[in-house]
Amino acid sequence: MSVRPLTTLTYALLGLIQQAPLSGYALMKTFQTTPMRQYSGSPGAVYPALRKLERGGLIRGAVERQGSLRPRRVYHLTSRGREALRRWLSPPVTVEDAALRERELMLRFALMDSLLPPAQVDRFLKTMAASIDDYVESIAPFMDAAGMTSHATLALESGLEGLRGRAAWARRARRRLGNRRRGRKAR
Amino acid sequence: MSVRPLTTLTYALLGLIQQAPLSGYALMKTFQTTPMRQYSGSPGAVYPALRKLERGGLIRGAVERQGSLRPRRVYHLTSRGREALRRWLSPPVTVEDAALRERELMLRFALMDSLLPPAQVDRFLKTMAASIDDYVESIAPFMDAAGMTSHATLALESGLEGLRGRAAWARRARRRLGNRRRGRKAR
DNA sequence: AAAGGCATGTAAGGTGTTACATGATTGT
DNA sequence: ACAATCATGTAACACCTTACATGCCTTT
Repeated sequence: MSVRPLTTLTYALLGLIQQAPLSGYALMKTFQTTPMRQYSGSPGAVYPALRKLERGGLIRGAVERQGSLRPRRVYHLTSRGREALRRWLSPPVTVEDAALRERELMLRFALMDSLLPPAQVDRFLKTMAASIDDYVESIAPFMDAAGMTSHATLALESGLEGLRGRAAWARRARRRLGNRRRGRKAR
Repeated sequence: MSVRPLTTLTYALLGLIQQAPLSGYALMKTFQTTPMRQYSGSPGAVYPALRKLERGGLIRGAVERQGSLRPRRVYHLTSRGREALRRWLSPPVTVEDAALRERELMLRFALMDSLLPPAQVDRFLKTMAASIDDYVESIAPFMDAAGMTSHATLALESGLEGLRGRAAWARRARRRLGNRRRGRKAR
């Protein structure tokens, strides 16, 4: 019953296909030519992932013949795919997410805007900021721990700054998006 | 001849063992209880990696019998291991490193202080700052690109802030460490 | 003529995750 | 009596990377 969650790459594919139907090659190119490349774009990863998604009924490919060029399969999201994506996007952010899956978090945020209602986006950002705060609190004590070299301390400082920066970003994003939202008291 | 580079986990193990001889279990615990956990610490990863390192002659394990508890293998670095670590730590930072391997970079910095001379540490930080700048320049134009949703723009903004923060950190670290260094003009 | 882009795909190889197995000791 | 900690390890499984294969078209 409980299907194990798909990989980040898989959700990235799902998210891009949701925004507009795309071929495997176009998806690869998107990864290779934009900041999305963090989520990888080698043919050996993309094509098998797409076939797996199609087998699972989350996307469907239509062969498009164009001139004499090799025909391409253009994929579009099925309703089951849309639901799977929504299920991945919906849960509040945990401390584990904040500590170990920053990229996945940013991918989720980037993909959720047309799929989740504003209230859930707001919850995402709120729990993200709170989880980062919690995580920072849990690792900040290491700054004064014994046995840390000066380099280790500096590295940890960089990590903490990154985390605090992201928490601040989440709060700022919340305010900005909040201003666009109706049905909620302005601050 | 050209051995493919080891994984990040492998170098994390090498670096910890270099600081003090440790058993596989102690290494796992270090990963599980400190901010190092990003580099993973499951038994299924750590023990096989240690055996591989020993087969390759980079570490050597000595069995320590203690009371009736299961004896443990305490590993120490060999000279070949120290050289492998140094070779990994030495190269200047590339734009690829800055774009895709931030964690590996911070690990390198955290581990290099007793293994590289100050001039090489300085070069690491200098090239790190420069590479991040280059990468930022290459992706900043996407902020104004067409077809970006407001969420994608915000996500990219967060990424850019993180990068700029790390570049600033590298420059700050350079100055701080520079003050400790002799034989160089003070600024 | 060669190189590179479009377009899909497979094969080999290594790495990681989760879960389990073992067995003694220490804490509740 | 049960759980947790010390301590090492294996098995199953999935995943990714790199490299290659194929074939047509366009550009240099």
